[in-house]
Amino acid sequence: MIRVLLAEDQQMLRGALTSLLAFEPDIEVIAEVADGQKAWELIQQEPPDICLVDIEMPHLSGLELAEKIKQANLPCKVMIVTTFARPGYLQKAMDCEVHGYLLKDEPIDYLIATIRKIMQGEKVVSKDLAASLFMKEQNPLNEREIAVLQLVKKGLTTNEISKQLFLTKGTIRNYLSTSIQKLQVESRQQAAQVAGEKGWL
Amino acid sequence: MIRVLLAEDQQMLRGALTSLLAFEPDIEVIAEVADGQKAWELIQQEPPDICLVDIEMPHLSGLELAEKIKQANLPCKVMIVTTFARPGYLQKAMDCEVHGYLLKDEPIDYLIATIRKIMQGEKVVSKDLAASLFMKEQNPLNEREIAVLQLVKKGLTTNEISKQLFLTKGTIRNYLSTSIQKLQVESRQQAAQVAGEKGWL
DNA sequence: CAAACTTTATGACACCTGTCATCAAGATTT
DNA sequence: AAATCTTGATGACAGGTGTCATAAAGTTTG
Repeated sequence: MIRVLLAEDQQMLRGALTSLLAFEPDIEVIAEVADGQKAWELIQQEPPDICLVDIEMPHLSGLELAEKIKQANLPCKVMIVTTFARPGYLQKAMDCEVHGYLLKDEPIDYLIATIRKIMQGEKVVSKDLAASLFMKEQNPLNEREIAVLQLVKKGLTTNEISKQLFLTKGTIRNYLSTSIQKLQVESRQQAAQVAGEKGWL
Repeated sequence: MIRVLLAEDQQMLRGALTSLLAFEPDIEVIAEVADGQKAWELIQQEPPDICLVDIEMPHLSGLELAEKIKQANLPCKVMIVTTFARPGYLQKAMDCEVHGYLLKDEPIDYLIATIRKIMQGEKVVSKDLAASLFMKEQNPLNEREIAVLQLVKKGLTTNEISKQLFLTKGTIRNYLSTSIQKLQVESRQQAAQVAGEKGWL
């Protein structure tokens, strides 16, 4: 019997999955929760065989949860189930050594099949995404540019950034200028956004 | 027998709902589609009793679809099923005279119960949202400000906007200035965003 | 060692942005 | 008719933004 914990914040999908998984003779949903924090508490008490986790959840994201599970070295597989095909997410998931990464755009049968495959030791990634693991563009930004863009993403102004990094206003603007050109966008906001989506921050 | 058409772009949820609705003896899913355009074509050919439609879908949004159905005066109820509690969406849905507006954060049983209620002529809105229909703030923007913000949302610059509206650069900036103050935000982008979310554009 | 590169800083330039005070023409109210 | 309101325009100001050329200091490479 495969014991599953389901962490997904959207009640309708969560309920539906639970109902449908219940029909599988070899699968048992031992818990379903709506946020990462709750999931983490349950997993520590009594680890399931596999956790299906959404990424965007309140309190603790699916990726953070995966990270914790990895660090605590719990005997529990992790499978990400998300809407988002962002390379950044996929990258982070790989860093956390998750066992599967599935898009919500796959049919349920595939989800179920994937659960079984993972329990047999395989690693599974949604087809469309598999390619992007190889084709991953490498980060054109240098350390300083990354640091600056991280602060831009938080909404800081040129001045605030310059204070935080102990650099001059002008220097910050130079880094932003080069970042903008490297990423082929038109403003610092856009730069921060695309760099974020690609997992470069 | 209640004949249902399901328009939802996320395959996993769509499949799950179809499977679960199939268990209800008085409900039949006659078609399931992944985008609004496809839904519209099918509905014209042979209208179902009720359409469950997501809002954010490719090609034709759920709200646009509702609009078309209303204008064509088809004998077909419309029920919005969405993640988003944005007052703007709800407002537009009401303008399209949809018969139900449900959040994906409701359980499936409620969804099913709602389908039956709607078929009996009731109108249903998710509990959390019902209040916001009464408490709706009124739009503080005037016509011109709205026109300008709509163009900002599309990403146009001050200059482009001024040409489109046959006004001066300066005038545009004045309208933006007042909009920004009325909405208590700090930039044209933010102004366009919050106005959009509230359904004022 | 000298040449070449990297990192950081500076100042100048053109342009955009939000605010404000003011103005003028037209419409509405008193 | 006079006072007031509305709509749009204008110019000025402070500040932000992106670009560029240039420079000093330190590091790496040939």
